[in-house]
Amino acid sequence: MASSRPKGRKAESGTVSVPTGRRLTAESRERQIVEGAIAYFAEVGLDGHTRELARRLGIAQPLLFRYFPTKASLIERIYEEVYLKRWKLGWEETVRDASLPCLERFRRFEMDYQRTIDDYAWLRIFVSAGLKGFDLPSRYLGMVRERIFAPLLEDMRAESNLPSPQAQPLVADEFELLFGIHGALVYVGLRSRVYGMDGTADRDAVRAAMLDAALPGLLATHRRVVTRARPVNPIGE
Amino acid sequence: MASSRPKGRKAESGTVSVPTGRRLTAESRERQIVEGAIAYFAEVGLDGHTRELARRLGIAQPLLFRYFPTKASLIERIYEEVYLKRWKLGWEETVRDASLPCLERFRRFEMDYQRTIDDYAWLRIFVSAGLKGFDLPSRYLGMVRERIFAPLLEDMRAESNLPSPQAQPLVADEFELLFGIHGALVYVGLRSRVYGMDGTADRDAVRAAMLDAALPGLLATHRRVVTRARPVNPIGE
DNA sequence: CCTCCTCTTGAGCGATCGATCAACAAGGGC
DNA sequence: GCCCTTGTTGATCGATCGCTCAAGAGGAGG
Repeated sequence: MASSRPKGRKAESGTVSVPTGRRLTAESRERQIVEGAIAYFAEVGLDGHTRELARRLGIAQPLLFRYFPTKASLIERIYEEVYLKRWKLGWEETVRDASLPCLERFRRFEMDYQRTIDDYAWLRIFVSAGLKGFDLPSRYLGMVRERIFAPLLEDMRAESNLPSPQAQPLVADEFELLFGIHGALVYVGLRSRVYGMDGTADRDAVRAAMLDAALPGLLATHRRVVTRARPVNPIGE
Repeated sequence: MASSRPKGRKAESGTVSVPTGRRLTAESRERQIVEGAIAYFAEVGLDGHTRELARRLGIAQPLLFRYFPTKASLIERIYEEVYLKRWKLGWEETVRDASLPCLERFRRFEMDYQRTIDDYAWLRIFVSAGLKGFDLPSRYLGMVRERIFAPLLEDMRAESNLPSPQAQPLVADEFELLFGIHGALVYVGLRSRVYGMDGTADRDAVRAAMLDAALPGLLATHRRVVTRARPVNPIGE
C-alpha cells in the first residue's frame, strides 16, 4: 500500500534525479501546462486540483505556480486559448457575404461553428464556467448575438423587404429564432460531451439534417415575427 | 474582524442555547436539509461544501451526517427528489393519447416537460452531475427516449402509413428529429439558468413560438427520414 | 574545469475538506 | 418532580486544498 508510485523516483533518500521531469524551455513547458490543464479541467471541471494536474503532467506541483501565479490565472489563460483564440473572424465575414442568400450564410456559419465547439474541452469548460458563475459564457454568447446574429438578421430583413433595423430595431423574438436552431445544434454536442449519451455516431451529419429541416421555413417565420411585432397599419405596402 | 458572526451565540463560554437551531422532528429537519441542499448545490455545483450548506441552514455541520451518512447519499437523495419524483406519468399517457394527432401530443408534452425542467435547481444540478461523470443525465435522457419519443415515433409511423417499428425498427435519425426540437427548447432554459444570459423574459412564450415554427414540417421530414433509411424498392406502394 | 543562470523540486505553511464522537439539551412518559 | 429517548452541538481527526520558499540540478559560456 505504501510504495504505490507507478515508476521511478525511489521512496527514500529523496535526492534522485527524475526521469520524467526533463528540463524544458520555459516556452514549451508553459505550452505543455496549458494543454494539460485544458484536458484536465475539461474532464473534472474547474474545481479540479493543481496537485492532480501536476501529477498527470509528470511534474511537481509548485512548477505550475512558476508559470501561473494563481490557479485563477491559469484558468483565465484557458479561456483565451479555448474560446477567444478559436473565434474565427471568417464567421463574421460569412454572415455578411452579400454573394450568398442569408439562409446559406447561416447554414455555413453553423456547420463550421458547431464543428469548432463540438469539442470535449470547449463544451465542458464552457458549461463548468457557467455553473461557477463566471461571465465567460454570457459574454461569449453575447458576441454570437451581436457579431453573427445581428448582422444576419439585418440582411434577412432586407432579403424579405422588411424595414431595416435602423428604421425598426431588431426584437428579441428574431434573435430567439436563430438561437432556437442554434440551440438544437449545440444540444447534439451537449448530449454527447456533457450528458455522456453514447448515441449519434456522426453528429456532423445529424446537424446537417437538422439544418435541412429547419432552414426552409425560417424566412417565412421571420417575416411573421417581424410583421407581428410591428402593429402599425401597413401604408407603403 | 473577529466577532463577525451575524447574530446570537456569544463568542466565549460556548454553552449557550442557540436561537436559530430550534429542535425539530426528524421528519421536518430532514426535509429542511433536502430542500436547502437542493438550493445550495444548484447554486454552487455538486462540489459544494457541507459546512457552507449547514451554515446556510443555520445548523451545525455534523447534524447533516446524522440524517445522511455521507455527502454522496445526500446527493443521491437530491436526485430522487428533483428528477425521479418530478417525472410525470402523465407525459407517457399524453404521447400515447390516441384521441390527439401526434404533433399535438408532442406539443403538449414538450410544453409541460419544459415548464418542469426550466427550473434553476433542475437544470444546474443536471448539468453539474453530467460534468462529474454521474450517469443520472444519460439515464434520465434514456427514459425520455424510450418512454416518450419511442412510443411517439411509433404512432407517427402509423399516422404517416409507414411500417411499424416491429416491421422496421426505429432508427437513430428519427430520434434525432425529436431531440432536435427538444434541444432547441432546453437551450432556452440553459442560456438563462446555466449561462447566465438575462435575455428572454417570457421563455414559455418563446418555446411555444418555436414549436409553432418547427412542428408543421415535422411529419414530412419524418417520412423522408424513414423512407430514405429503408433502401428497399417500394412494392406495396 | 568552474560559474552562473534558470528550470525544477521536496518540504511545509495555513486553511479547509468530509466525517467522527462524546457531551449537551429539549421534551414526553412515568 | 425525575428519567430516558433523541435531536443537536463543539471539538477534533486525518486528508487535502492553494500556495510559498529555499535548495537541488541541468546546461551554456568562460
